Amino acid sequence: MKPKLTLKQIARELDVAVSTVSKALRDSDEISVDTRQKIKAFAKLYNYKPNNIALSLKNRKTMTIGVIIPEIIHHFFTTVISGIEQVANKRGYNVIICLSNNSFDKEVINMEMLANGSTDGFILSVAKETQQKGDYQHLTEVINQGMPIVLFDRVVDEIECDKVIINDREGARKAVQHLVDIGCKKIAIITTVDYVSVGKLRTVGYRQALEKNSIPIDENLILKIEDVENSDEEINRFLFRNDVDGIFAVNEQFSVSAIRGLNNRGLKVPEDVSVVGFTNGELSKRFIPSLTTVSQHGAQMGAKAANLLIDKLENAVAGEEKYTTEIIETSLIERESTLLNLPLKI
Amino acid sequence: MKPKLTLKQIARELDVAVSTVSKALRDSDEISVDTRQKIKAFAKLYNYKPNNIALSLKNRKTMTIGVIIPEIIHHFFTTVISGIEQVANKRGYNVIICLSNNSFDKEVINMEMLANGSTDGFILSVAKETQQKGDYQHLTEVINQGMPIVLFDRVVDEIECDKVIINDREGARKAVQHLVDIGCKKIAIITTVDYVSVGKLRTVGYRQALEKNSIPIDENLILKIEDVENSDEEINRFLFRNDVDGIFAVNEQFSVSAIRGLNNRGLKVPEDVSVVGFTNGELSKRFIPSLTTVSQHGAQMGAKAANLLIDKLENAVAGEEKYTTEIIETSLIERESTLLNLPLKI
DNA sequence: TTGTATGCGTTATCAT
DNA sequence: ATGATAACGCATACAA
Repeated sequence: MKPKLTLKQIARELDVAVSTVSKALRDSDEISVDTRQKIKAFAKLYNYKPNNIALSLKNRKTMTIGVIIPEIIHHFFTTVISGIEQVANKRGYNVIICLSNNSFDKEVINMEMLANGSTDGFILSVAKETQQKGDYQHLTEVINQGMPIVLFDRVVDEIECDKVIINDREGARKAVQHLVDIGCKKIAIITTVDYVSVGKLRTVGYRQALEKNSIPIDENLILKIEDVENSDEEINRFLFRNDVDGIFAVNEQFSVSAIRGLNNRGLKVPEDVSVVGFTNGELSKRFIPSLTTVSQHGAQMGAKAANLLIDKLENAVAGEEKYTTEIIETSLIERESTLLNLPLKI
Repeated sequence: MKPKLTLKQIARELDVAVSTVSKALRDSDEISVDTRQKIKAFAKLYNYKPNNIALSLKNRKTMTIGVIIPEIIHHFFTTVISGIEQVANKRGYNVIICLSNNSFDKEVINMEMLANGSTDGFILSVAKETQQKGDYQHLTEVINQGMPIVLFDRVVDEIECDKVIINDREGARKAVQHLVDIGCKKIAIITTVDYVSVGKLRTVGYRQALEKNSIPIDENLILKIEDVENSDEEINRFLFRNDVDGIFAVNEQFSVSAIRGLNNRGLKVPEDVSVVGFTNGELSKRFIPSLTTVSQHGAQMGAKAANLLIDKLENAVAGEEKYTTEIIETSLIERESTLLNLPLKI
């Protein structure tokens, strides 16, 4: 067990000054070719690696970006992360991920921890609880300290910073339009409570699509799930008391619950009812029937967010005070759950 | 934009020495109650938070543990992470997560980055590619530097360190036994290639269960998936050329592909064929039919791993040289996919 | 009770 | 061409 080589040790070993070693390793031409070679050989041999902590302290830059997401279960977030990582790594940054588990407190704690020197900036999607609470002090504080933040997906309007959002409204509109196009007349939406920004927007898209097609909006067909834990039962009851021929669900879980609810009532998807979901994850791809769904292009979103953040980090001096909001368009992926009269297959 | 308060600034502002501030904030009784109060009030007012980087450098301890996992898509890993976080946070540690995406190179890079000062120790599940390659230098190197490592799930025998593993063999045995118990005679296994340690062990369990029940092993009924990308087709072909009444699949994806393959052949689950999977994730819970599956108790596994690691970190002086291998037992969760002659419901 | 000095590992500046 | 020194932010042993 050799306790990690430092410049000082190399210096002592080779009987030169620490600064000489430092320069030599960085290939400074202040140092003679001879000693440079000698030092580099030694360092290589004993596998010297500079201590990142010391570097961070010195440079007041960590070259890492912190990502805080509400939950990792949603496949969507994993795709965003890979988009972030791809860009970040290419541009020389590392990524560290923290989970808020949709808890306000955990979000605050994680941010404070990372903000105290561990990170140069943040990419984050705010926790459900935070949106509900409407308390964004931890965000403003970090911004005031000069750390750039990029919000994605679950953004908050009150905060001035770069943002990357899905065009949720339009995605929902497209989804519902598709249901209309294949002949659905009584289209329900299963959505979240309004304080979840994306749920609200998707509900707006639903209304717009119906209006555009002159289909009267029946408020009974709008189900807002409050308690996700018991969403199954709620959806089941909802489907027993309403007759529908099309369902738009704002996430994978709700889609699947809906299909099960319909089955319980003896209805089949897509023969009796068509279903469109949101988020193109494992569940949508593999379910039987596979789900027609709105794909959010998470990787693209992550890439965009990372680029925005790093741009800000590297132009900190030039000090652009302008913030942009990038909008990622969705695309509808048609699968079995809206396929009428066709044999089921992959 | 105020650029982050430091001890030095507080000292200047209050016209005292830096060390006085430092001591006051740590409530040292070397400092008079008066000044202590004054300094603490000031710090509180301007929201002083010590710089973690500086602390790490000083203490040569980061109080964070690095977690490296192959992929985040598997629900299993997310449960492990939450187990790790729970314990780590309780014991005062932070967690940072990196993904190897099953790539050897990325695993090495991530480890090197984190090992250079960012972390006190590692919890990791090795990448598929790493297991295939059999190159574990990056692990031994980190261990040699005195950083403790805890391996979980996909472990490697050649490395001496603490380990937490699922009892994969026994879990598989239980799964297959269940199939036998409900009357299956021709039981297939859909598994991974042998270099994936857990796949191999689950295959062993399959064989043991059959032997124990005096069911002859038909090698044709053992399907080892090499190329996960095209596993759907492979499984489909497999099911067309073999008649089975029970299937044990070593992960959620394979289970679901199998069910689809059976459907393609006009066979129903569970009426015609029973299916048991591994990993109690979203897919298993929500699929129709819901899947009987081997639950791996990921959170428990993560908690155990974190405790082992932190124990090592905090007893570093006492220097125990003993390594333990904890075995997490699985439990079988029975759901619709092995439920005969019963109406389907949640 | 308070302040000074030193060091954690690095690099940049300024000697020699 | 090489070396000494200061600084990043903090904690601590020691001096006053």
